[in-house]
Amino acid sequence: MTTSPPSASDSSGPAARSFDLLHPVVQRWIWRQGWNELRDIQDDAVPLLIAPGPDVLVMAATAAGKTEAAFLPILSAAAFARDGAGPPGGFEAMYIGPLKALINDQFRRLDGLCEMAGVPVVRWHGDVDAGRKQAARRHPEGLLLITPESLEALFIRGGLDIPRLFNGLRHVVIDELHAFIGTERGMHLQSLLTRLEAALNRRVPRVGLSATIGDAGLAADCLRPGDGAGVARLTSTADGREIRLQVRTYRDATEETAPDAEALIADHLFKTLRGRHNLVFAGARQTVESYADKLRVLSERLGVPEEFFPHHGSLARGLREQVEARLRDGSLPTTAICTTTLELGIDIGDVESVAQIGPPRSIAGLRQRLGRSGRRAGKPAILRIYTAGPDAGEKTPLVDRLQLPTIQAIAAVRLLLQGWCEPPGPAALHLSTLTHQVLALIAERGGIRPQAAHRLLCVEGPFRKVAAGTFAALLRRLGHPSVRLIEQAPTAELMLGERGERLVSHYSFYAVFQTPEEYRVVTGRKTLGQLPLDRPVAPEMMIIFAGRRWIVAEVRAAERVLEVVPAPGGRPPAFNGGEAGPMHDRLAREMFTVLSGNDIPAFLDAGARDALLAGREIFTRYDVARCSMLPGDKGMILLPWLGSIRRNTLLLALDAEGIRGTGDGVALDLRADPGDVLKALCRIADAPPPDPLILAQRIGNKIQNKFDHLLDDDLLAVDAAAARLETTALPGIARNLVQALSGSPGGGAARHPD
DNA sequence: GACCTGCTGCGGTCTG
Repeated sequence: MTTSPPSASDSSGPAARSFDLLHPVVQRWIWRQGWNELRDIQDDAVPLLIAPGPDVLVMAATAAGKTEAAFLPILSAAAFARDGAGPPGGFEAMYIGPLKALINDQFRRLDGLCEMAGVPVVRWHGDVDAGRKQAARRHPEGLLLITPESLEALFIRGGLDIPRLFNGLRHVVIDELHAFIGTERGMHLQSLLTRLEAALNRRVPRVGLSATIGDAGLAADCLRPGDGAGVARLTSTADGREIRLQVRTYRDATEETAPDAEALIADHLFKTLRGRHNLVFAGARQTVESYADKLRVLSERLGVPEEFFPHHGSLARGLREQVEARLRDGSLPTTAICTTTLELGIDIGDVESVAQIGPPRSIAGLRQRLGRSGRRAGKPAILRIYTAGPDAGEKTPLVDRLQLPTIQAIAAVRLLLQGWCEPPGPAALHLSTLTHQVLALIAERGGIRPQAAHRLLCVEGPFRKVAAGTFAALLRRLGHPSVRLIEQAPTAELMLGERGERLVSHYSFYAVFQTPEEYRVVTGRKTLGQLPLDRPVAPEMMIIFAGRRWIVAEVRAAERVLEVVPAPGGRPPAFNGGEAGPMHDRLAREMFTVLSGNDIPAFLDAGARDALLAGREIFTRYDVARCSMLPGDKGMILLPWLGSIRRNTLLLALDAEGIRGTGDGVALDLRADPGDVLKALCRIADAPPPDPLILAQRIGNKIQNKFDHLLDDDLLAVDAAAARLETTALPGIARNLVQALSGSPGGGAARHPD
């Protein structure tokens, strides 16, 4: 902010002053757009970004002008530099985006402005041809738009060239920052930024562009690990949209001939969404295909043009782009049925409403999805959540009669309305990504001493939860004769071994995530997309893919090709999709609150209201609030109302006590006599919290991330214990359950058993 | 415990 007070004659508000700070060519560009004034976040961002200053977090809904908030001042500064002594050597600003498609969108958006400002703009990702990249490397200048993986490639292929390329860098802009929070890729990005600043030997101001999330502190910490408090936060106040929400529950019919819940939901989607632009989030690819098929059949039956199309990561790029283009173009009514592919900010224009199939597990994801609709001024954001409710008859298992899918949807909406959002797993070490960064750092520098690597990655960089001893064990492992990726020179410097060189020099190394092997699905000469190799397929089988039915004609295993021909009709295979992934404790607790309350939310349809009342009836009749259990088929259902991490920790602790069972959502299905469960819980309650490293031995599938296979059992156990277990609360949780199960006096009031 | 994201340098073939 300016230090001199405005003069007495200056009657203009702050908006005019921000505008005045911009370079005249940028001002001219703004006039040409026909803008009367800057948006609030743009206005706030200009004085902070017109010269290198603090880190800045810009939080606003999609289409609120975040990109311009960052680039109007940043490109003004670049234009001013050209008025003076000329641009400094190297790129002046770097934009990092998570998707190639997003980089292409932003390139189109910024191209005109950059051209007017006389600032070159360079796209750099895997689809950009090598010639352009080489030219940019020879004469680095202006604005660089790049992916994290391509930036890693720059470091590994020419680490010593980094200071020359980024000598004049004034800002780093990170788009869709919220998508990086708490993920392997987010750790990678943070590590790259640390390495960049280390190579330049100075701090470079960071600008984070993020969707509105409940806790801005999370995004700030992600932008500048260790100093989130020092990040200037700009939040758009112009986001007062009307929100219309509904939870709708459909019941599977009891008679064989009647339609099932999925058919009823498809009917409602067809009737409600037809003729407009909508997104339907269906959770799993197979569910997407199943609904796309049902809606296509409904269109054909009525003899109307198709307007419902599938969109997911296994579909060929061309098919996906056709759907995106239809949505963006806007002239033909279009509904995309998708997984998470259309959650991020690829430009798809205005969407009238959003539907969610099945109860959401992630509130952050739900908020992101809701933000896709109602972006035009004066239009509400519309979200419908569809759940299937089992029959409430006496033959249905008790736990199903609690109507947990509907309860979960209601709880999720309540948390959404409260503005809550999941924080990242606080304890995870991310050893796979740390392994990647150790190898990448050695490649970048040619060699580095262990202490320097530790300081850069685990003290200054993002791997701060990794103890010095664990880091040393990781290095020993990478140098072990059976692994031999790194070796140590007599000067103590770490170097890449021959195998390490080979691993790092292959292009598949740059990303910190891996993709499973897949079949290519082909019909005639057209590629429809990919299917995972582990999916059982055989000739004559029927599959649904790209919204249509096919018969597998040939499986060419050696070529990884699946040849299919159109199927005339018949009954498609049944899918059981639904949203998976971790559930936070808070959502599980909110489900308890919903069941033990009396109020009927206004956002329920008749089916959801019936399901809520039916669930509460069982909840009350069996006194679940007090005793935390229901009788099960083969033993008992334990309801501790915990999120995935604590629930799984309890399950493993019970397993260690000889009680076998499985977890299903918030419920533990235990194959044991209630008396034995009580005894086991007593032992857990009376003992100190178990050693997470010992409990982690019971986790079967510890290899999950790209470089986990390089680690030994001990390191895998340390990693799994940190990320997937939480043992400190275990005795207390067990104690409450013991009290509940043994029917303690005075425990009749409904309260969460925490 | 589902889904999504990313990629270099070089040699071969085709087109104008």
